[in-house]
Amino acid sequence: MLETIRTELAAAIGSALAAMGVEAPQVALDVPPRRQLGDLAWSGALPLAKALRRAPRAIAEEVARRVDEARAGLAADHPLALLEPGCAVEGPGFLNFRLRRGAALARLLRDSCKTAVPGGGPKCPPKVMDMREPGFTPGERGGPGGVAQAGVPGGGPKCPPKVIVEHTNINPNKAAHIGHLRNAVLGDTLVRCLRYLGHPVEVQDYIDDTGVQVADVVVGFLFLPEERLLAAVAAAWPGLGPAPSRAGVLASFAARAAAGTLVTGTLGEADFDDLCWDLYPRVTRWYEEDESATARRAEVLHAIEAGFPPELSLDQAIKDLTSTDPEPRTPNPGSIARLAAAVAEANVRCHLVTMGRLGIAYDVLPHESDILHRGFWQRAFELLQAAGAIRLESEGKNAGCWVMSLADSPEFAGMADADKILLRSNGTVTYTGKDIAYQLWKLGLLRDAGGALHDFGYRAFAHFAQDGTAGPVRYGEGARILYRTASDPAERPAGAAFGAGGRVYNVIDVRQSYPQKVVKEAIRVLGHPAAAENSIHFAYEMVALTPKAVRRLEETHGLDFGLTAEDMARPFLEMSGRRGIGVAADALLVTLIREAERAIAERQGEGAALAPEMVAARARAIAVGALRYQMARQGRNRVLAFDFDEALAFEGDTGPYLQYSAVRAAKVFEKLAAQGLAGSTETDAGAAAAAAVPDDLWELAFACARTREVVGKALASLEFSLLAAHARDLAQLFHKLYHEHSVLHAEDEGIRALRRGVFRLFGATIGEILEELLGIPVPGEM
RNA sequence: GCGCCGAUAGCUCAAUGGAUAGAGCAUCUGACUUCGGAUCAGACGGUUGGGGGUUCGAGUCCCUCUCGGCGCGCCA
Repeated sequence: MLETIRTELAAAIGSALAAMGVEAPQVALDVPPRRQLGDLAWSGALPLAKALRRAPRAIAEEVARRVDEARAGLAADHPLALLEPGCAVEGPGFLNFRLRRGAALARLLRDSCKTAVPGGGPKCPPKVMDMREPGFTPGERGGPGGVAQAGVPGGGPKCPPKVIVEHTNINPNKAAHIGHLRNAVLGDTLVRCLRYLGHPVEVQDYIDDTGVQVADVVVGFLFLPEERLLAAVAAAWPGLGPAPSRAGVLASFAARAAAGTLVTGTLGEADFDDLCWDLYPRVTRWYEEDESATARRAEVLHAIEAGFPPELSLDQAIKDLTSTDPEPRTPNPGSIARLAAAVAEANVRCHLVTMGRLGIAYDVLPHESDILHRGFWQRAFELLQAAGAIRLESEGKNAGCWVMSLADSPEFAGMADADKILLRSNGTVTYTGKDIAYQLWKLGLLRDAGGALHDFGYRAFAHFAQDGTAGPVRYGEGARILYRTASDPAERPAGAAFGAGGRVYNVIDVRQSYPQKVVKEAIRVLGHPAAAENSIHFAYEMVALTPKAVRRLEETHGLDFGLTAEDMARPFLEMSGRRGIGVAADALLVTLIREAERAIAERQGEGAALAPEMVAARARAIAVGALRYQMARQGRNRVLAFDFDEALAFEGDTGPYLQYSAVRAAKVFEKLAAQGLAGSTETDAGAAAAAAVPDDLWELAFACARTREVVGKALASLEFSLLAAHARDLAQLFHKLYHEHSVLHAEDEGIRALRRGVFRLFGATIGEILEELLGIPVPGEM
């Protein structure tokens, strides 16, 4: 509603300015800082003063007069009829407008009740896009094979092109930590905001299953001195028998995989990814101590890159790897690759469960191994060669490598060495090379010589279900399917169509800005400048640990990270999976849930004890709320120095504060209903239409109306701190009103209906912001 | 060395070039036998790192300096 009024008002001011001789006027409407000044403001008279050679106030006054005249002839149901007649020129030349509060509140109530379907549901037809959101550049879509979503036959309502969001992207070699949590929460919030504004969104989680990181863990299973392997495995896999051995560990791996218990998904118990979390730093330590160890690393890496025959079962592979008949021998590379695939898959499943607990789901898991085996790089290499974007170095330090020259691009000006190696002298592809191929596919630009899309095959990876929009995602049940890529393009289940987005967001740590720029540049030099612009690196700063948090980790886990006094004097310390320094995501969630349970118990008093599953459900919602809000509220380009006390806070500017406001609002309506005073949207809207709405109630109602505007701004700037602050503002205004004005004990029916109407609007709005946009579940009680 | 980011209240952080720079925490003082105190009211707290500049208007843009962080691999 507010957006329509802004658009219309801007148009009216624009034509007034045109009549006053301003060429192509650009009109932007603000919201004044204090509500007493008005609801919408135009500050454009100030910069026009010089050009028009008139005092800004005089300009504002003439605009006001002309806009008034234009509005006089409008129909009663025109959006501008929701503005008070006349407007005020204030300060140095601000033009302030006010809404007709009662009528506007009535409209807001009717609108919110129309759109607010609890649990979301498909938003179709798409909502109108926000005006300030950066527009899509059409790019080179519409060619043969086009973009799946592009065609609405017969020019019906135009459907915006598909947006691809890639996030999470955890190396599948150990448990997720809080840095990955920041990535996933930001990415998921982005997805939610895009969907809220009506964009079709595809969520991808890229799986780097062929890199050294996975190789390192496989080295741990196969070659790390046995007693070290057993020490790492002991906590997660007790009961390996009286004489545990490497063969026993691998046999257990095979048995668990066969039984489907390799990944248990039980929160609070060590899962497979936790085992790897422990194993990985032991391997890196071994590398430092023993030179022969790194040869094992190279051996495993090569085996992984070479892949394995599809008919090789994990069981067979492990039998081969543990065979001592007739004597221990060099393992078959295919068997190593098969084991590596199983290790990566188990870790991926653990990560999915972890993110699922936060209500984060995905559509497809592109695998790096499939990028290699499906020949994505080969095709991208041909395209780069044809475009003259790369060259083979014959001398110098890069001799024998295929490099992309960046010297001609202003983006890379001033660099000592502006060349980026894509293909190494040993013939293997760098990560950036693979990323270029992947990015081309995401943009629908990876095409075979005939023009057909060069695509993956796909197969179902998991089934899942989610309650509402913010509930936990549960795998192994439900009707929704998560796909993974496959290297055989003939594998193509119905409904599995991915890639070829009109815009692509890559949610990646700011430290990868340089390679991301290279990828973008590659898209550009391949002749797709518009697509390059639609390939967006969503950069965010890293999560680090305060020295205090590091100390606490050492104490609670009985570890010694060997940090120097100098390290501990720094403002924050980087996490390091290789050294085992970090806070695992699940461990944090467990701690949060425990703290939430304690807080619930504290507030319970002496009354009847709650059923444990009730407490668990509430505690989970509170833990997720606290965690997600903490990640969302901070600006993205500021280092998040993790501190336990801060993370475990449930009062003040926190997720639970917001949840509490929603719970409170719902409680009011429960109490009203019990006394037959609940009313309805329609009765409240009717009462509001004729009423004089006092300042405090209006402040909250108006803030609710700004939600769509805030989502647009958050999306345009990729700053979800704006959305978090908006939610907090609403909750704050509500809590204040709650204290000052009782609905149940209102002085008379008119006042009650008015307050109830504003509370109703708040309840619908905050519920939508929390669950649909921020992914924060609202518990029934707290 | 070059590049990117940050520096705002004691602490952690907000603030599309716009009107009186806001929250929370911490400290202190209060809150109805009332819809739940994970709340609310109040107090205290600021030369927005320093210096120049642009502008009707600068925390925000430009230049410069200081401090801190991160990038600049045939790692991923």
